[in-house]
Amino acid sequence: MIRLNRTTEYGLIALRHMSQRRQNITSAREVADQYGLPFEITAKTLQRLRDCGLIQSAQGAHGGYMLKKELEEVTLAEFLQLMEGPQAVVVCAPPMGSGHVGCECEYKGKCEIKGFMTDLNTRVFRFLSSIRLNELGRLRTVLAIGDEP
Amino acid sequence: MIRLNRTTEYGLIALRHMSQRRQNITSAREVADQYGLPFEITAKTLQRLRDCGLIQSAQGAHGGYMLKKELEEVTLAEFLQLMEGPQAVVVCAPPMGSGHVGCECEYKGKCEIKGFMTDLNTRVFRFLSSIRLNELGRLRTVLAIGDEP
DNA sequence: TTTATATACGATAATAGTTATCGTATATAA
DNA sequence: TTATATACGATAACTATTATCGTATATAAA
Repeated sequence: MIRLNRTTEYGLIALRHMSQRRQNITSAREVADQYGLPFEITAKTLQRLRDCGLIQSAQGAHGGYMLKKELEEVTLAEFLQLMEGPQAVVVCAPPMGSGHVGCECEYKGKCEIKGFMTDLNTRVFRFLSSIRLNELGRLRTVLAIGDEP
Repeated sequence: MIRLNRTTEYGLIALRHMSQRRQNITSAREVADQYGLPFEITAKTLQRLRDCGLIQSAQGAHGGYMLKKELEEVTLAEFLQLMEGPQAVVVCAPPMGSGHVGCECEYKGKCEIKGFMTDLNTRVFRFLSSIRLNELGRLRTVLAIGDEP
């Protein structure tokens, strides 16, 4: 159930990499080499990040990618939706954050489960919205209520 | 990323159905008919729930399934792991709740992202552990801290 | 102008995972 | 004996993800 896809995961790695070398431009080759990722997929991932407006690209010989948005402006929920499209925990609930409250329930009759499904969806969305990308690499210091000391 | 699989979703529906008619035995046919689910898959789902120890079965003409565990004893995290196997948010983190703290990181060199990945994994696991199956259908009344009134 | 390096991107192949179907066996109440 | 129900392996169908390939375009530097 709970699993980032490869592109999302590589995207996180790339974003963090870039956040640590502000000013400097990064290339797909550099990211791929540094973390041992397949070049082709890393390149696609960076293009995807660019399409999402998270980074900007420069073509040509000394081209590459640079961060465009502050990572603290982006929540994990937003990031996932950008990278993987609208997310819904269950078939019978509308995608997280879509604003739809109505249930597109395909189940017959009065499916009392839908209240649970919709709320679960909402809770997951809020949870993911509570995490910002700038927490990458320093999350231990900002663990939320409920974590042991 | 965040999506229950069909069996898990049907399993939740079936469990809730059964929790509402304690004492009474339920059949795969009954659940399938009531919610408009395909019979074959509903049957497999109930067998799966039985394998997980959540319900018990009785074969024969007046056979069927009955709840075995109190739903409030089961967290969503446990349920997901029973139904879908060990869960990990990312490739480079050990499955949630596995007790492993070490990172099975496949990425080259010092992948500083792994701290984030492992913590994200932990946070997701704790989030899912905070929800119990008995909240099915009455979740609105128990929404956690952070939700609007 | 040429060369090397880099992104851009569509097409598609390969793989994996999920979901659905089928056939047959077994148990039991009536 | 019959009707009803679970048990379950095998596998087909479908979907989504992941990987690969080929070609185009942009640009700095020689």
